[in-house]
Amino acid sequence: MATPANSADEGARPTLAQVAARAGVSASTASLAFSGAGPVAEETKQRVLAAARELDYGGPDPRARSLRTGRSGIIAVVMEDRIRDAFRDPMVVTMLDGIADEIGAAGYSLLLLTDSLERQQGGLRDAPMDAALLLGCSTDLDPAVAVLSRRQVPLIGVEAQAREGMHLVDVENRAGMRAGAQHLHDLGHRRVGILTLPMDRPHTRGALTADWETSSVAYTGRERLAGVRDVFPDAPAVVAAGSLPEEGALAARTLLDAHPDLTAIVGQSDLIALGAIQAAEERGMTVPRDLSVLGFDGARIDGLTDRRLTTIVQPSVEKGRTAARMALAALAGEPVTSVVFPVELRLGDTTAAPRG
Amino acid sequence: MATPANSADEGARPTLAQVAARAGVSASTASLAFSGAGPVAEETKQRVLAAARELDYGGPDPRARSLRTGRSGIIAVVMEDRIRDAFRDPMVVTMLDGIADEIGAAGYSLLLLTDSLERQQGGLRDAPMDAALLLGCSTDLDPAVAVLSRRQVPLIGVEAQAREGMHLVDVENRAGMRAGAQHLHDLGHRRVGILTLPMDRPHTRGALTADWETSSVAYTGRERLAGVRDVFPDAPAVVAAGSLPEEGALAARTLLDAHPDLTAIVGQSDLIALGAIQAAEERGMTVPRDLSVLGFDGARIDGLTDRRLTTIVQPSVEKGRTAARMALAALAGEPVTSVVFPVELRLGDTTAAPRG
DNA sequence: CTGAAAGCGCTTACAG
DNA sequence: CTGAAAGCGCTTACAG
Repeated sequence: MATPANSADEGARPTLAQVAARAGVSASTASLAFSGAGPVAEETKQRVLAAARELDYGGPDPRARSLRTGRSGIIAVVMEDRIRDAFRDPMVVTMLDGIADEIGAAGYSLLLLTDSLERQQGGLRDAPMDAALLLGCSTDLDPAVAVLSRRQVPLIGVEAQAREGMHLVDVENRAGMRAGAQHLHDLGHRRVGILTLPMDRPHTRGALTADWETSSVAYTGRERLAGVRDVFPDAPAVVAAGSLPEEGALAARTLLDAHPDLTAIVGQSDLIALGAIQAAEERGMTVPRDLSVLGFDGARIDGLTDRRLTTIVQPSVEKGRTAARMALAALAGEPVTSVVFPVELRLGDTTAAPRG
Repeated sequence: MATPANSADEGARPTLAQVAARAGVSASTASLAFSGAGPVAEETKQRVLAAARELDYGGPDPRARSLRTGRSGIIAVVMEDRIRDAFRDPMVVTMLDGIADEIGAAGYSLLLLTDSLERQQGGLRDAPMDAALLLGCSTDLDPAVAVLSRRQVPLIGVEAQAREGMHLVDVENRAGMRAGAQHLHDLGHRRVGILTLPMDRPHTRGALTADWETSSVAYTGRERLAGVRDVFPDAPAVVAAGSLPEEGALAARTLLDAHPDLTAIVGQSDLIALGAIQAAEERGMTVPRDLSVLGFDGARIDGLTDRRLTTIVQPSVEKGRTAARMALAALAGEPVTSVVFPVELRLGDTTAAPRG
């Protein structure tokens, strides 16, 4: 006993037991004083808190608590992409904001994960979590879903293929795109091209072939594609490598090179559509006079452009909030119902009747 | 025993002990088979893995492991702002990307936290974490630092006031801004205004008074301010409510209304500077002919503008990587040294000699 | 209102 | 190479 009896060893975190001992109460009582989960005399409670202060005790260790209670207080958000790419998508960011809001209010914290399983340790396989939200547009969630279901983590998929045991938050991707395409058709367009979201995991760029289309497991991209195809069955499509303006521009160049006679382009996201506008203007076309451009998302893209994009508006914050609430409900043992959010065509200044 | 002996109870996660029993080995051996932390005969290992598959065992429970090992595998990133606002800042996003890369490679996951301590439970106080990175520009980290030090979590501050027990990653905010201001001075500017980052927690907008300046604890903003003041001691400043173009524009309007004779504006971030350009153009000024504008960050702001902003470039990804590596080093018990990154003036097309 | 006891599911010395 | 034992730091019935 070289150290004074009334001070914790240097560097060693004090424990609840030490606090209890110092306060002259049992561990159970000390625990109750912190959690408030049971009746403790106010005076006793103050004694415990004082002892904690004296020992510089930072509160019950979350690791021990979580083993005991079976809860970690963590909800994971699983994304496909590199964080950097994901965060450049306003839809992801607003959704995340809705999620953080909702789970934060419930006392949970947000763990950011990618669905990569390459590494042996860490990530999906090992991170503590009480529930997981699998986020949008992922091209192949199956391995991640397998790992997490085995861990018995409640799963909420946002815009994901339906899967056994996974609750879903979806938006009317197909119907929304159909409405947008119909709007173009009503304006008189007949030669319409499509710029799609990534269709495979490596995010390959290029013209979408029939084979590629059939083999793709990219949920959102396929749904939105189907919506356009409901109106323009043979519309040519080029795949963008991401929901980014520069990718949209790249894909639009490919599309316009191959199909210079297009009078309208449908982008599967607003950022992609924005890139298409850039590409069109580069080659001297005026939007919407020479080319109509339609987006999807209704993103708030301040500073990006002064155009009002004609687009399909989806409630991204609400999507995030709902996904989070579904996770919380699942954790509370309440029944969880999958949800499909409606979308809405919003007319801007980027679509018009074709020339001539 | 109503359930078959060879199946786990419905809904109950199997444990390592059950797997071990089924494989006919001890729990210790089964643990080793999963962790690889000790020698296990290949055949034994396969038997354990087979048993795990049969019981649909998802691997050792992270909660128990983390109590036992004292590690949670989680590194927290603490931000001041709402997630939504933080993510709109390219500096935050790129830094986060560097952080995620580095800690992911080391098998750690990233927990996103705000430094709010309003709620009684959850967040900083209760979330499991092995280390925490406190992220930039925060106006008042003290309460968060207090809570986390008591928990004995190793702390890395990025652009934060030096504090007992916290390692620091900083950039040459003051020297960088001084160089930028000197550049303006060399061009002949004498009437220069400043648009600052938030100076208090509520993110109050408005002209920066001497009192306000003195009482502010916003580290980054104060440093950058000092840099400009080194060259232009009396430059008037207006505080923006965030590092966003619209906030920059708002602040610039206030600044230009009060000081219509300014020939140059220094924004404390690129996004703020961008807003200043917008505001200037709104009132018919041409940049840089009628007004020079200088930024800070060297952010990649694709799509936002086709201007090449004159700015102070800082290595944001590297900042994130370094902060992450420092956390990992601290966890490994290695010595940690604080770092200050140099910055560099990059000339663009938004600064020029004043007219006349 | 308080305390004694059990146990959450692992991993890690240690002995063999 | 394998097993028996201890214990990480809590919380929660339960008894008083």
